[in-house]
Amino acid sequence: MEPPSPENSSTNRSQAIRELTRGLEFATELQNLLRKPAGDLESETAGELVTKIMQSFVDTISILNSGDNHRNSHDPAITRASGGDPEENMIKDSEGNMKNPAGKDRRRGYKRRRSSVTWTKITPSPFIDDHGWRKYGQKEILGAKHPRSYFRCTHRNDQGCQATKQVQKMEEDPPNFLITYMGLHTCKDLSRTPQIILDSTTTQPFSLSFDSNCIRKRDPSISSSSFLPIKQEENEEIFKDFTPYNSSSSSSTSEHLMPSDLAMFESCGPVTKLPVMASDEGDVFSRSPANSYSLEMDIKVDPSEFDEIFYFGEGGFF
DNA sequence: AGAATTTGACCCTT
DNA sequence: AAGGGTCAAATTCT
Repeated sequence: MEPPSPENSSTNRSQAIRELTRGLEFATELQNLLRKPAGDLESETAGELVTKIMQSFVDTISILNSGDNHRNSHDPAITRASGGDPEENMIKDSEGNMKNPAGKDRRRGYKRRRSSVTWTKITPSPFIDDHGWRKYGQKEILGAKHPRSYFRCTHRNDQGCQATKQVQKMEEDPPNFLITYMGLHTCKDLSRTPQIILDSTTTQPFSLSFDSNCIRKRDPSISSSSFLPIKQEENEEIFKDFTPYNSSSSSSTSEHLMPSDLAMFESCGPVTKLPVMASDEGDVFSRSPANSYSLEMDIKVDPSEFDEIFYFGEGGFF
């Protein structure tokens, strides 16, 4: 056996991700085929199996990518700001002065993740989805009229969930928001009331979404509920132009609240394309546009009730 | 008091 | 170097 060189390891990993992604696509196609005989219990069982397969793929991809992040953490070039002599963590400004604000050791372990999976959607109601989010930043974006808000999963600390999302207000009237989800939820929100969607057969016997979150959500051991309390931090802040602390005096958000069944689609909408996988190599999933073809699904959603648009891929909107 | 948000600085990517 | 994403202290809310 050859000792795996870093390059080989990286290549193998890329290939693994590529193959897994293909497998996910195939499983998805199969799932679509299995859906055709509606009401067939056997096919539903098979469908559940396919869902599990897909979940397995998604998890593996996620693991591979997170593993890469972990590996990066050992890269001296990346971790130069962590550990070691505190003096080394200081940065010299243009005048050669040490910068280390208030003597505080910030940016320990700073790393910008290249999320493994990203997808975007446009929605007038950017609140409610199947996870709790905590805002961790806001930034003015060049050319954008409104600041962009950054959210991460509330289970980042306790479960290490790396999912994040960005919310960018695009239009004022009518209000439209571009939401970019990045990374897969690895958390299991136990605080959520487990609910079984008894009437799911009337619409979707099983998940058709390529959204990994949705796939996970179909796991009955976790929860398929979208009825969790809407985090105030998010829903109100969106409609307050990202100023949640002033929200208590207003009731304007309530008129935008969606019914919980639509909330399902808020987090698990009519996905029409595979999420574009990205890696830190950047080219892993860009091999061929034909491979990211749309695997259309016959989502039974009344268009009049659903006015959100999903885009998959990175930075493909602007 | 604990949790969530704000905000400016830091640092990565292009 | 600019723009954008993340960190973390300070601030605010519950």
